[in-house]
Amino acid sequence: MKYYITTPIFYPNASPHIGTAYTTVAADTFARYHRLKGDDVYFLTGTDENAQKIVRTAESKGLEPRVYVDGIVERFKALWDELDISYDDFIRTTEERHHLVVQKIFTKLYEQGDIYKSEYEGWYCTPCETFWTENKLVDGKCPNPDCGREVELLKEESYFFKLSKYQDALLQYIKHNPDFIQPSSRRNEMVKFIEGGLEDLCVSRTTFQWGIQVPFNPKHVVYVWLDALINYISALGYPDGDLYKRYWPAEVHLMGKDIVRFHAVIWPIILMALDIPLPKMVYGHGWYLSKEGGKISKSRGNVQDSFELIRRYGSDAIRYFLLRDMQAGADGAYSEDNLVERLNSDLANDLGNFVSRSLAMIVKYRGGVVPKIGPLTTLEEELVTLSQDVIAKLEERLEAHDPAGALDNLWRLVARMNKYVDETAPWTLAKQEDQQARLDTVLHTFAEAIRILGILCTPFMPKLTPKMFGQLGISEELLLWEEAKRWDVLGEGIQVARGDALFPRIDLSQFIVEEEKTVVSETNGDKNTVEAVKTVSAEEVASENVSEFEPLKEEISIDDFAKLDLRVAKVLHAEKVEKTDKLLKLEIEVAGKPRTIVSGIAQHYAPEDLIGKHVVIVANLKPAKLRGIMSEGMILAASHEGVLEVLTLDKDIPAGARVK
RNA sequence: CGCGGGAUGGAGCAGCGGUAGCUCGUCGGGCUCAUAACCCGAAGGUCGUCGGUUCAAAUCCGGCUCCCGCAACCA
Repeated sequence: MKYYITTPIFYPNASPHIGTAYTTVAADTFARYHRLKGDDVYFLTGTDENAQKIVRTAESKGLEPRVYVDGIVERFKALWDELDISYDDFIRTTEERHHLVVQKIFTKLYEQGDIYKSEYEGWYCTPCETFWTENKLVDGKCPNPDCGREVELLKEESYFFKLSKYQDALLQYIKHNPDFIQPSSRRNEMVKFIEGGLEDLCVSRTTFQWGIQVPFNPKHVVYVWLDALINYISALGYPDGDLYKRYWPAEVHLMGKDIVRFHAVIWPIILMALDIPLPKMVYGHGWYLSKEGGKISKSRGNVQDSFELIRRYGSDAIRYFLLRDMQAGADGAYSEDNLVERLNSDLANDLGNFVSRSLAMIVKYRGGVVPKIGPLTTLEEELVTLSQDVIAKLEERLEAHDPAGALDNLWRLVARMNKYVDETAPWTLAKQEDQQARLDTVLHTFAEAIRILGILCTPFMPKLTPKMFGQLGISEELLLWEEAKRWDVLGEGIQVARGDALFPRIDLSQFIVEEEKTVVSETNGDKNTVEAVKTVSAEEVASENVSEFEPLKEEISIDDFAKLDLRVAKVLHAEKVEKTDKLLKLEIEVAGKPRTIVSGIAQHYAPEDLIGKHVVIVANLKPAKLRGIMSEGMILAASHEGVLEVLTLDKDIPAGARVK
């Protein structure tokens, strides 16, 4: 069986965080599982680099886009290495092999009439990255109610892809292939979306050059989704490549729920238009969200940087947590307390301690040599039965892309083994002359269990298995999925080599102390692999720390500043704007005249708190419509890390006074 | 009425028509091989609320309340 699995190509405009790591770790787990089963696996990941935002971000850092992107890509690859991601290929959409395929497909779609050129005078709103038709503009400005900014008239021609033409075919396909979009809740969402009607997709731009040229019209650059999605086949060498013939269609495209729409609508339509098979499944998992209300403070040891988390807990532990704690399809709440609890309980206490106590007894009672097995009792037979059930369910959960369910199941066996230790009480057997054969059987069973657990853990925690096999003293040649289904693999005479604890218990309170030390000795630089990786991107790290505050803007002259008319204003009345979360409508008085200002501070101030206050406003800002209300000015406020405070005056300066 | 998801013992979750379950935490006990780990037992839930369908409802249907995500939204 062949098995082709992909992650999305990630947007390299920031460092990978815990959420992007989840997708990739999950995909890796499925890939490893299938390899262990002997399937012909191909696992693709990569980066999506042809975006206008990349250029902007690079420019803001004073870098060539290419140089900037190369740096970020290195950081992604470094993280994937740290997390033992066993991808077979890493595609970058800036690579020639990708460009050529996209161009070929673009041309083909154009020639067959699925892509057409449309000319119009487009009004482009740069912040919204959206074109508007003239009749949609409000007062000549961006009709986006929360934007309302000036738009530029671009006499631009664009190519469009006829999504609408394939709408019904896609709906039919989804109905006849219920597994195509998973989980089913996402499918329902997509069906409703498609039924709402698809608009043709703009697939080219002339407003920037970074990207893939439209081959028959070099003014145009292929725009976002048509470019990005094709990576799944360009990486295989579509249309003639051996890999393409061998692996397409993909068994599964794995991704976060936010981009399911594109994979479940645009991508299948592209494939339909090309008359090539659709992927068998598009699976959208949930997201890790920071725990609501839970303060993330460094003194509590909360660290979000992925590299830092790996340094602290180890990549296997992080993988385990990610995979175990997010329920299939749903969102998970991330907190470091959850993480530590999970690691201590499952990995240290249950699994690690089982291995530790088992090997300790083999050492203590049999000089470290696994004894030969004797007659079995119902206890051992129960283990066999249970393990068969566990493995069957484990396979089922993995096939269903549910790592949390899979691990939940696997831990039934771990728990059962700890119970078995208690039931058999080898320490008692050891004292009884006539129980030595029984003790041999029990100790041998421990060894088999360690071997089996080692195999079953491999897809989830690849570093763990070699350690377990090493401590048990067996070769990794035995590392095959099918071997986990037998309890009679080990012979006698295997010399165990008890080592360090597989997962030491973690005392979260220690990190507070440790962190203070780290801060002090920062400049000395510890020697460890993660640290080395960080050096590669030291610049990135540095700039990120700084960017907690926005970068300073370019210098202006006093004349520029003089254009601003800042005034003291008195708040006469305030009320929430209906049906919005963030907007307050304020009636204020400036120099004896009332005016209305709409301000996005409703989440920080109750209306009554503001009444009577003297605040500072930009008095000569061009009025703009917000949610249908004309706002005549802007209230000054400072904000940082979610806290916002309006500038108020504490002495009695009258409304209308100039601020400078 | 923009779209979608959710409300289950102290916490986090599973169950999705037929004695309410898991992990953590709490309390009591056991064991001493082990990473102060492990094993057993107990307390703790009228499964958000109101109504309906059914012999039977966390589980299906409808109303309501509250949360969350997307969208919207910081002049």
